[in-house]
Amino acid sequence: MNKDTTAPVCECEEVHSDAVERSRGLMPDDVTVCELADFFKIFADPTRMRILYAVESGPMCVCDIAATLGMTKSAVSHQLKVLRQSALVRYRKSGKNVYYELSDDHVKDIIDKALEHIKE
Amino acid sequence: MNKDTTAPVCECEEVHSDAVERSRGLMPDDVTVCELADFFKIFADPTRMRILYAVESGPMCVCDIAATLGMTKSAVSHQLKVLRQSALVRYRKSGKNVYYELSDDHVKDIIDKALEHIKE
DNA sequence: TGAACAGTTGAGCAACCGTTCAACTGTTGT
DNA sequence: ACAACAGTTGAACGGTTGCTCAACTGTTCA
Repeated sequence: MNKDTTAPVCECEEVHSDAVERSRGLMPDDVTVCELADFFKIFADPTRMRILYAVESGPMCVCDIAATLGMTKSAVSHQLKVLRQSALVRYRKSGKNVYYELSDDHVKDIIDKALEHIKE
Repeated sequence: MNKDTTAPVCECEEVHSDAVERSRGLMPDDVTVCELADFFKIFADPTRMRILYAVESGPMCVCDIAATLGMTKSAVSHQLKVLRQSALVRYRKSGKNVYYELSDDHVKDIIDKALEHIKE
């Protein structure tokens, strides 16, 4: 009856089985948990964080972002791909340039919330 | 005069030097950026996310957390160390057991904010 | 048409990270 | 004192990830 999972489980489960039951009930499904972790993963890199700050104040081309960060266009482009795929930035092509900007203010809200927590 | 950074910089900086200047002005210092990235890194793992959800509803011992997640105590303990070091959880020793819980509601706020963004 | 430049992409490499395993500490009960 | 168990820890491994490099696409301009 306690063999509900295939993973190894320590033997003291019976001690606080009520706590385990309650906790299991409130646990979001695996998909949601992984989506959450993946979402935070995007912010979990200094380069991507700097890019988000760079494009926060208005559209910027890859070249200018690279100049701002003091990094190669390639490195920036790789990270912009991540931000694009997660829809955190949107872009507009104009001649030879591609201008990136934040897709919505929701992103800034989350960063500000974290900043608030860090600065106590 | 443009040799402000030691890192390689692409040559089109002059094209939108005003955008670069403005962007550089709004960029937080390196320490803050890295602190932000490190903070998000804590949430960027499914196991740690599950642990945070597990201890959200009240104090739980390592054994029960492990049972809830279907993982070994060792794996859970390693991740609890990360959460402890970043002060996201606090703990209380009681005999053979160690009870963990969220250190404050701020953590839950940030996760909820992210959840809100994911669920559109 | 071809040079020059913005940007993207894939392979490769080095560093990082999460789990496993085994050994350990410390507490409880006999 | 000793067995049993909760929890921690360090080494080792396998997978992930961010940057570099080189090659590529596409646009502009002469």
